[in-house]
Amino acid sequence: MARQRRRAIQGATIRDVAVRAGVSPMTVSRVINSGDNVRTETRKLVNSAIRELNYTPSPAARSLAGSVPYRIGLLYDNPSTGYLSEFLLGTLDESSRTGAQVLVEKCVETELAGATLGKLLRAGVDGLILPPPLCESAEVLAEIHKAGAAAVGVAPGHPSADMATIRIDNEAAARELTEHLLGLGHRRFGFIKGHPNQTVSEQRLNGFLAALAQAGIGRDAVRIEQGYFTYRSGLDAAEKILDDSAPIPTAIFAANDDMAAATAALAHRLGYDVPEDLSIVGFDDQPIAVAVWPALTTVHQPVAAMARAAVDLVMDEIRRMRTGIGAPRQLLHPYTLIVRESSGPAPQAQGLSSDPAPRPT
Amino acid sequence: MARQRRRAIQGATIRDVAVRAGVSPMTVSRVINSGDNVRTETRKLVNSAIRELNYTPSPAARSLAGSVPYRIGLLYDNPSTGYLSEFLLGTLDESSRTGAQVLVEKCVETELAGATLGKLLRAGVDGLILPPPLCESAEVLAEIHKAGAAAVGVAPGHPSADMATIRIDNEAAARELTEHLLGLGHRRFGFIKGHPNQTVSEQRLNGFLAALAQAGIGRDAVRIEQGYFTYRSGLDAAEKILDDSAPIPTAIFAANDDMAAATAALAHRLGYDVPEDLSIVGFDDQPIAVAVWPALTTVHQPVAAMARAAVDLVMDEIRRMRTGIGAPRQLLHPYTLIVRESSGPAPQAQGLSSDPAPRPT
DNA sequence: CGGCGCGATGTTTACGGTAACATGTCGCCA
DNA sequence: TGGCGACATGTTACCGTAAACATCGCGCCG
Repeated sequence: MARQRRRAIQGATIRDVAVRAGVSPMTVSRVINSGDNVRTETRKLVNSAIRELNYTPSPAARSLAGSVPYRIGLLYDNPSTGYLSEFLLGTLDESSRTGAQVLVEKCVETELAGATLGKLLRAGVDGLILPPPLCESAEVLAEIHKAGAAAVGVAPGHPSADMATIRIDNEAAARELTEHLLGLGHRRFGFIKGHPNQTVSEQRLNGFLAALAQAGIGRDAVRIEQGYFTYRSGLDAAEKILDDSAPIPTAIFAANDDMAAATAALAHRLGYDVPEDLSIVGFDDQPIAVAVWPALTTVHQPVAAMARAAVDLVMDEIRRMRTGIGAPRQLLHPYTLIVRESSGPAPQAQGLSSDPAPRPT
Repeated sequence: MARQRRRAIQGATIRDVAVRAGVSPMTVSRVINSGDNVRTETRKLVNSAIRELNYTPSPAARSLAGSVPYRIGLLYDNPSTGYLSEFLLGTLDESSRTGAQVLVEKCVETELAGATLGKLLRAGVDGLILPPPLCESAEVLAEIHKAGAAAVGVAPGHPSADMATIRIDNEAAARELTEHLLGLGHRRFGFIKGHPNQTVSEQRLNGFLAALAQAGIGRDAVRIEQGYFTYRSGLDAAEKILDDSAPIPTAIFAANDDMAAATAALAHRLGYDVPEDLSIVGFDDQPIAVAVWPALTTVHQPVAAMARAAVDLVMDEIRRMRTGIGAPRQLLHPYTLIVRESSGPAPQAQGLSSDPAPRPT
């Protein structure tokens, strides 16, 4: 009776699907999970039954039955809220799909990471997800290693022998973005570097420089300033680049969108038109990229997808740590070049000696 | 064998606790869930066993066994990323604790809410969480009602007869914040309103005006401008208030932190010192409140806690819809006045006729 | 003093899925 | 031609918890 009511309310179970397809529940399970050892014909049958009944596996049951009730920790420092919210969206999505239990902890200072980490480990987490910049903290990694926990680093600079990682190819992306600017005729550049505590900062710069080198453009046509990924630091760096007495660049590459947005704001204040007088490009494609005007040309980093992958990967890692076979997996996600309004053709055809853009007081 | 390994790795089960306490698993379950019909002595025994074994109920098993495998939808429009990320943190936390399955969907335009909603309902969600401003969309609410789904509105203006709500007392908070300014000697004010599509905008204004009225300050000492909760709109509104030829206010109350931050930025650009020449207060205590300088005096809204409560509440609602008894619960969360550096004593002791603050070109 | 009722606890079963093992069905080679 | 192995599928048991029902002990009342 009670059972009847339950069934009526919630969706189909694997058994319903099995009956519909005329097979056993186990076969359905196989179709869903791996597809190994199932005839194509049978698989089709099952798949259509799944569609007809609008069946979704229950994550709870799944995690209960699968011998591993995964408990995973998400340790974050203080990334931009734009990054964090997208990351959490992905995490929430995947964890509720898979039934993983996620414990989230913020550690305010990298120094305190050890303590927070201990707390998570004591709470019984089997694996950890480390978004940037924590994935590059040697201290944190050592602690995790000592505790024998599984770990997944998101967006570190390099693959790692000790943990699974999920990255994009920052260098290639920066190169491609720079080539986009070169294609628009730009020859004098500004570059705002990211925080030195993250390897990606360096990689983005390297990609940028590599593209310039390939185009035969020397370092003297480039003004490089230090930034720290924050809006504020972008403003400071942009000020140095634009207040220069030397001819100002026709394009500025900021190592993330926050700094690019700051650069655009400053440019406007100084009376430059973007992209008429000055092209500006960012990196990451965070919400701010379309919140400002003109919308930023940037590189899209699939943060939500990477978060989803991180959840799956950490579960893999936990399994791997238990069986002790195999090596940590290293995933490379695709990036996308997003061309919006903040980049345009270079002003006055590639003349290096012409006057700088007008500078109203 | 396999079982042995599992046990060794993961935490204690309810059975372990039962054995330790010398009772049956069911008694343990009772202690944890309600505590009804259990002798105090037995309860103590069980509780200490729980502590000793560091036992935590498995959310997966719990949601599987409890006849209700809750599937809940989180439908969001485009709140600020600061709000969203904090909200998601709370949601993730609670959903993984309780084992609820959360499906997140973004609906880009309020017009499209119907379609997105339909998608969630077809996916079998039993209840919905609606952060602002969706909780006030009549269209969305009608759709939900029609589908017979449970719903929880977060931060709507008023309690509702049709759905559970979680709010803070915006009017009282605004009043308290205004009284803080009055206490500092301010007598000429600016106010930047929030988006008219949200009732809270109105309530914050009302609280502000109520405090002024109580202090005997007339409307002529107040300059009110329309804003829309965005940084950009705050900038525009602040410009109108500060560019006035009339004596500028000594304090500006912005209906949220984004707009307050914009006001502070503009004030600096115009050469005012904050809070020396001008006090600025915001609302919500979002990340931006401490990212700017000076850090904003504001009202802290416990977003993460409200999100956690929303998850619990929607599960209650689902249960309630099924049993058909009781009325939707209306929760009121506490707010906190946070005094930081952006508010200070009014310049030149409450003289109304004195010269406006210096205005460099 | 016997039965009734209630509070405290135990037992059984189900939740939805998957691992491990069992079975069945071929094709291939000695 | 018989047996063996690989692949396809079914069966059984169990994951950790809570609902439903069963049981037990005890006090109270007629």
